[in-house]
Amino acid sequence: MEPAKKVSSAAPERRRGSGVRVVYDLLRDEILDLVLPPGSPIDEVQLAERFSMSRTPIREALVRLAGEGLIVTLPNRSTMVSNLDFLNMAAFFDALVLMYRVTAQLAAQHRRPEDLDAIRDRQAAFAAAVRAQDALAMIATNAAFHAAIAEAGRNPYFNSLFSRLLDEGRRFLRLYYQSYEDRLPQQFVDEHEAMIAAIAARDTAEAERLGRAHAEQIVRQIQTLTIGDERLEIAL
Amino acid sequence: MEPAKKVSSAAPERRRGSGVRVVYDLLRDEILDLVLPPGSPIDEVQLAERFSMSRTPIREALVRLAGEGLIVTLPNRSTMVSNLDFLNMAAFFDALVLMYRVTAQLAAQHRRPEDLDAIRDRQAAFAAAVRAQDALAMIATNAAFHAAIAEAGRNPYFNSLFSRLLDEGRRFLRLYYQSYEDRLPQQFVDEHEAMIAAIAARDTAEAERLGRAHAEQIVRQIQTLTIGDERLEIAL
DNA sequence: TGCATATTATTTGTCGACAAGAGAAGTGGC
DNA sequence: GCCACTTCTCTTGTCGACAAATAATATGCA
Repeated sequence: MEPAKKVSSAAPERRRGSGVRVVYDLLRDEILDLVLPPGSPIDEVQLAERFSMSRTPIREALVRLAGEGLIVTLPNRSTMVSNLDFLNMAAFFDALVLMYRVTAQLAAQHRRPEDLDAIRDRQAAFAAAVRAQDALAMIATNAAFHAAIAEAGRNPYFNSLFSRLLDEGRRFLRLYYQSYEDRLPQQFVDEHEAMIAAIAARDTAEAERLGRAHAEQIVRQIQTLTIGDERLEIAL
Repeated sequence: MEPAKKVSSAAPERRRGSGVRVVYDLLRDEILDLVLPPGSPIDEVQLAERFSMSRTPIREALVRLAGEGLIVTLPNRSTMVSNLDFLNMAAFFDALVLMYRVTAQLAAQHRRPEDLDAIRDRQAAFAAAVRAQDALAMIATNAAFHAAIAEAGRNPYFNSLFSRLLDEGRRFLRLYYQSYEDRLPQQFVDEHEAMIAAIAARDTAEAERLGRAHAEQIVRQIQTLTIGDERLEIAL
């Protein structure tokens, strides 16, 4: 209950620069969780009335999302959620594996005690999601876990690329999450523990090796899923 | 001379969606060439009257520049050109060297004939700048040369990170460009030629090795320059 | 019926104006 | 003279409205 703050006309009820962030965060989550699947049209006026604000802050959020490649804008015509292209999958995997390796190694090199706490927190959240068999939570917490490792590496350049790759990965995994009820999640938990141990021990070589193995594990999983999907379609 | 197009009130004289790109490109160049040095204030209204347009397209360009980290905005207060931090220099070098290596290797792997043409064009421009002893042109054409190699590698994720790093590098080099009258530029030309040969021969290992050597060369150069600068200050 | 052209509809891009925040400057009390 | 408070100023954030561009639709003609 606010202490009688300015009972003026129509309660602003939101601080000045906050609108953009709200729209950005929510839209980003909806895109990454495929609530807004690739190709979904983004209508500015619709969003404006949904968030009860003008088109200006909406547009700013959209510009930022476009800068990260999450949406694409056809000039003068329309805006929509970008498709994840299966053509350049190899490039995506190359970048993902390399960033797993590099960030794990740098984390082992530069970690501080508080980094380990943050990493272990994320790992606990991931383990909880696995126990609960909550696939969406698994995907999100797994990405958060690896982002925390990257943070411990303290290289903002790698971090921003890695974040982008993990985002894209969230969309891929969300697309095929049905198979997440198999034995792999528990294996991921164990591999995560091994990575934490190597980072805690400052064993850079081992951390890099584990990062690579974990990444290639994930790549194989996604490839299996996509191939499985294609086989299903061919079987028709 | 336009063929009598719409002699209405105040000739628009610029196409609809073009304003943002003009502002973005020009501002970006001015930042990278240190015409706008780090810390320079960015005033929206001033830019608006400079480009004869409203603040809206200006703001959109600024949002995109902020997304790339070239400017920073203090909420509700001011916007200015971001400082290049000498604290995280090690992280910058790590990322730069790795991207040199990766893009050179990928270029050797995926290059097509037209890529080689583009790379050789950029190399010719760089060599011309060296002959002319035009330091600013050297810096820009060198970055363009390596961007072309990255393009040939066909990995958009690496390319975007590498572009960002090369931009940042342009600012660093521009800061210390006085020493560019020594023997290094010609050595760079030769090293570039060797890289082109390896990429043309599809020798991935050699391309990666040369990319690494070239990158470490540049890192050493920048480190020498910065140390030299610091030593000068200490000598006082 | 089929095609070229004109019209409409819808969405984006741009504009000018206003209001909110945050610092700077000014003011009063001790 | 110094500190707390108020006022002012300046920049940014937000708004509603209008204009341009494009796709969809309608119209006319063969």
